[in-house]
Amino acid sequence: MQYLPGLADKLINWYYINKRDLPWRHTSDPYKIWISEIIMQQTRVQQGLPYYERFVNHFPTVQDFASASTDVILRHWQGLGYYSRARNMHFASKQIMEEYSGEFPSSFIGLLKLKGVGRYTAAAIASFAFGEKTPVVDGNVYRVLTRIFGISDDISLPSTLKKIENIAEKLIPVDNPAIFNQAIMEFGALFCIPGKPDCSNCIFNETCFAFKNGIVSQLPVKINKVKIKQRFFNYVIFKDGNDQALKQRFDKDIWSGLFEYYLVEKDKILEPDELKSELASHFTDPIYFTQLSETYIHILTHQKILAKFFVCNLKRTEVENLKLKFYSPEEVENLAKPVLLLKYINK
DNA sequence: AAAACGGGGGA
DNA sequence: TCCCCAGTTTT
Repeated sequence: MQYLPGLADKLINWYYINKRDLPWRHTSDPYKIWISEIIMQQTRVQQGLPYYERFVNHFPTVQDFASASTDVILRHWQGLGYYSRARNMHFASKQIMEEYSGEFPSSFIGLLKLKGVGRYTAAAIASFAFGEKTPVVDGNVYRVLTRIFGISDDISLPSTLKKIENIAEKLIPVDNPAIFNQAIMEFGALFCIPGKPDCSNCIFNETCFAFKNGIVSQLPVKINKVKIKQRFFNYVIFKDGNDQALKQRFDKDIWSGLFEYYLVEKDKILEPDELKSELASHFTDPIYFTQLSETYIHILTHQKILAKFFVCNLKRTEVENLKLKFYSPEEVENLAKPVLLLKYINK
């Protein structure tokens, strides 16, 4: 493997000319950089931007963050997905308060000990906030380096991460690791994009292995074998006046920590009579549905959820036996809920 | 090593 | 539809 001389300089020059103006690029506060990096995991900048603003405004310091409740943090995270990120962040903020006296660990190795901080995020914070020479490898870096160097290993393999990290390690300049890391990611995000990049105008088109060999569109190689499974959620909304009954999810499943209505998950969307039969054993009073929704289709990365909402009037005490709690409309608004429920509620 | 984990936007 | 996004944790 031969390393292109001047690659880092070209990348950095390109970056200074083409970079986006993003708020977390104006700070060296490890706390704010941490917030931005966790939010941006598996998330587009456009989607994450308003969440970043919200979090740094509501929780200006790691102390503020650690003092908040997980439920409040989840409520701010609502709609962003991968909710374990928010739960892990809360855990990590308490690690920082209790084990590091409120100061962020200032090295790659130290940062790795924080919950929710893996190799990418530790390298990002270590370089951006502390100037450590630790190469970041994210989806952008995979794409840029597999193309330039013609690496056709499956990028879902851990061994490939090591390989890419080793290359990046040799490229990253000792005098400017942070800008190099920003630059290579920005280059992947804006220029060396998935699909059809504008290779004829690329600063590396003289040397890029993939371009010279006509395999740009085939790199990086990713074997994805995720099978989408269908699920059927029959939601029962127990109402008492304007109050609604909800319950918090804690399973090893999607939406852990979020609130939802009483869920009857079956292998299909039930007819009202079928759902009544399911519910009958829990109650002594007869069950009536006062309102039925359409069937909602909610797509996740590896699940397709069909959901229908059945509004039901029953005595409060009967419902509370099901470990549901009643909330006023204002309280419901302040609970973190899956987007699927928001779609129904806002209709 | 493989699976699980959300939601959105672009092509 | 399919792809994939400033990835990490759990199994």
